[in-house]
Amino acid sequence: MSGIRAQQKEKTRRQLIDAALGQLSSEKSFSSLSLREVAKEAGLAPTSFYRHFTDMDELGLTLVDEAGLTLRQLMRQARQRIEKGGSVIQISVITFMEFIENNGNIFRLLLRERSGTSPAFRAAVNREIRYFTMELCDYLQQANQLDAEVAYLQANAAVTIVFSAGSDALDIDAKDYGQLANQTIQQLRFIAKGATEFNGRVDLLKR
Amino acid sequence: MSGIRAQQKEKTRRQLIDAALGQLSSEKSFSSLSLREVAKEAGLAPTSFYRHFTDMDELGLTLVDEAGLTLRQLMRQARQRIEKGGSVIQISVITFMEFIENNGNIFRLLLRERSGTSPAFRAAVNREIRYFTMELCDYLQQANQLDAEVAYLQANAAVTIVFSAGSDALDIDAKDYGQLANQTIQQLRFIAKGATEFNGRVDLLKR
DNA sequence: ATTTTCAGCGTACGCGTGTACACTATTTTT
DNA sequence: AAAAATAGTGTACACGCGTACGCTGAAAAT
Repeated sequence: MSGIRAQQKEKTRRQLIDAALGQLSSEKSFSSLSLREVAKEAGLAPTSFYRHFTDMDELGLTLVDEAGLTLRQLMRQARQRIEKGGSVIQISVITFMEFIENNGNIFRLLLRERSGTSPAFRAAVNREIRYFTMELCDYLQQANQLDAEVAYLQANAAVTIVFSAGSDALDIDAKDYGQLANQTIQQLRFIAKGATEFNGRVDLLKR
Repeated sequence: MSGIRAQQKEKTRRQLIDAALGQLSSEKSFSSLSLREVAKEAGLAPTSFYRHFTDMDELGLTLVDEAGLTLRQLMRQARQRIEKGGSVIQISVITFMEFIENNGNIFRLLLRERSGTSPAFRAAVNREIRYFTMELCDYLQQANQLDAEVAYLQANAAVTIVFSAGSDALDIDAKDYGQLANQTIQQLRFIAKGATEFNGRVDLLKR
């Protein structure tokens, strides 16, 4: 039961995942990636792919999971920074922009598959974003004493704004990051202000 | 110079455009559309396609232009409604949601190509969205006496939120439209509130 | 009336694709 | 020690793709 076989299999599986991730770029999306390309990049015969995934879709969903994981690590990182003092909004945006710089292709994967043609992919990406939103929602509710509903609306709007800024960041060059970040920070302040003002006046929200 | 020939050509060109638009759906994106499929749907031999477009890309950019046009018509429609009285935010959101209901596939095209693999497509979509944002910006600046910068930030954030809601709308069923619209309206109020509060205190915006 | 232009067609080619199938070599189970 | 399981290979197939090329018939220009 040494598992020398299972071990090797796991290793090859990783090679496939890494090969797929490695081929993603601004010009190449996951959906335009072929089974053969991935297998070749991983140093495998095309048919060997099937020993690990039934489908390119199955591989893709695995990638989305990885991306979600990376995103959650990012949040932990942001929280650590915040605990050491500093503006929540500012630190969050800066951390997110760093994420884009270092993981552009992973972020592109999420953006693209969110509006892609596979319902399973869309659901997977939306699930990851929902986790992301929910954690922010809890934080806001606790830190700012907000009503559950107001906190959710703020968290949801903030995540939308930040993701959109991330999307913009992918297409501009590094010298403009600062300006984009500042604009985003200010927009998040608008939202935070609005949320605070409307808090306790939830009666204004029609059902 | 009756142009009976040019006339027929224009007609065929439209058939190609309509064929492409007609094939778009939640499961089929423009980038997964082949020249042959489009030509076939338009009742043409594959090679005849080249008499009208050099490329599928060229057709695609034409579609994006059409989509932008539709979007601008939408705005005109919204303005008309507003002039007849009613909350700006509410009417805008409702108009946009109606647009999604009636033009889901066109909106999908914009969403998808905005994060797609072709720089030309991304630029074209972003240009359309910029027009959209700028018109809203002008309106806000005039109607609410806002600083140019605050107005821009508000317009930009608002468009982002509305587009994101539109994206969500594509994947839910009609019975939940109302709730989504209400959430979006409330989020836009947050932003409007924040913009008003920060107006005249632009010094807070670091450069 | 003659010539030129050109939208649309049909044939044909090479290419990359997903995957079925039979085979091998090694690990794991019996 | 023998048998079973299985990760990986190589060959082979049918398919849809973009597009090069030559042709045709009708419209437009001469």
